[in-house]
Amino acid sequence: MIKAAYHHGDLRQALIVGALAVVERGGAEALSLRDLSESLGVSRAAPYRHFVDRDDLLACVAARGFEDLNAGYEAALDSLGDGTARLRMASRVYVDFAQRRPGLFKLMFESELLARDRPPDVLIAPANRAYRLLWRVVAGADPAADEKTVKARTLTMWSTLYGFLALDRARRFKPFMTEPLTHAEIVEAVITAATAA
Amino acid sequence: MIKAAYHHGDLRQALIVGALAVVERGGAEALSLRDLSESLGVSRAAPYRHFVDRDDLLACVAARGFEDLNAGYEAALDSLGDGTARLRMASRVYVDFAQRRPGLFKLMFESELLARDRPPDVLIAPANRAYRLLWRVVAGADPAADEKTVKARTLTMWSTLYGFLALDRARRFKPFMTEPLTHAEIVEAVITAATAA
DNA sequence: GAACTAATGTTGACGGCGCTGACATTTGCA
DNA sequence: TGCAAATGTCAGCGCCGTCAACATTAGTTC
Repeated sequence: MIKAAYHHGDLRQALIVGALAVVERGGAEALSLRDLSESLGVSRAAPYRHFVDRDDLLACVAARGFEDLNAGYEAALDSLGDGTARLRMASRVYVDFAQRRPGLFKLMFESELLARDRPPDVLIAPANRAYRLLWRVVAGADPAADEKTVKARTLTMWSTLYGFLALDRARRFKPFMTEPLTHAEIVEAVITAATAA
Repeated sequence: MIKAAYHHGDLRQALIVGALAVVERGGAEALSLRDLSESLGVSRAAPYRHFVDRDDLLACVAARGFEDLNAGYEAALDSLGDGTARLRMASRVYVDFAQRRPGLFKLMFESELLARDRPPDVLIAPANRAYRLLWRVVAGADPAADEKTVKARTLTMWSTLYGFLALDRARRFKPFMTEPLTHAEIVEAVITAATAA
């Protein structure tokens, strides 16, 4: 005798997974708690038993995103080749992540969540870990560089990659995407420019 | 005998100016048509006599932003010094604009308005003009460069500057802003990296 | 196994939002 | 003067996040 369970089972995880799927494509604005609840067969107030508010759920989604990105960085750090090759590989990890999961990328790097005086607890550790991994990749490409140089290089490299990805996603390069420059060529040129010492 | 005028006088302009003031600081999300209408002493439905919807008003605001930015680019192009100096000056114009009017900058370069198949009419001309002016500044810094090179340089320079500004505004550089690197030093380093051939 | 408590889900409601259709007032032209 | 177009108001729709009050279930303890 099958009947609809009053309790969901693991609503908290289901909410994160569902929200992740929505956010990955459409970004944070695409997430409606009411729609999500309905799609999980649960009432609209149910999420508030597991998250204090919408931002709390979004923070958990962003944390997942950072964890995935960090796994990619770690793979790049463990890869064969010299430091420069690992730097290029880490760049590709970042670019691929942004292009495969644009909405999640936007949530992680454009939202106000991490800009607050006191960022959400769940987000602090994975976000800081991402910073440190990136730092380590850059430092590994030139072991002789001092701290100041590594900082500056990390900053400009990250800025170049991120700026390209964000502007590209917002289709601001439309006027530049004509011949004789293909999109793939542009991606390569940007990675090269970003990873140049 | 003074009485409240039924007609506002120039509601369209007042709406653009008011929206601009809100957006400059808080970005597009901060704009509430209802609040704006009330602050202008007009009913909630009045804006719809002048704009088809909220995005239409935002497009007009963004167009103003591009016009102001373009005026800055033109000043840089007309300035004394060689092409490289003008390139640095244009970079500073961009950086200053982003830092003085962060919400407007965000609307212009992060919103979906220009990513549509058919962007709003009011936005097309000023946005394209901004691209062309930037292009001209980059080309002027190295008259010998061919089209492909100028394109690639424009792209990477813009990416680096924009990426830095966006990440900085979202406070993603907090871990890097400690000693021995001050914020002003970082801005200079980024402009130098961006304008390097 | 009964009883109690904490965890989890539901319902109804509130205020805010963008937007619309029906109606009111004013302006400007014929 | 009269009439149409421009411009404003009002009531209301459906969407949203959120909350208080209540219902149901799970887990623990005697």
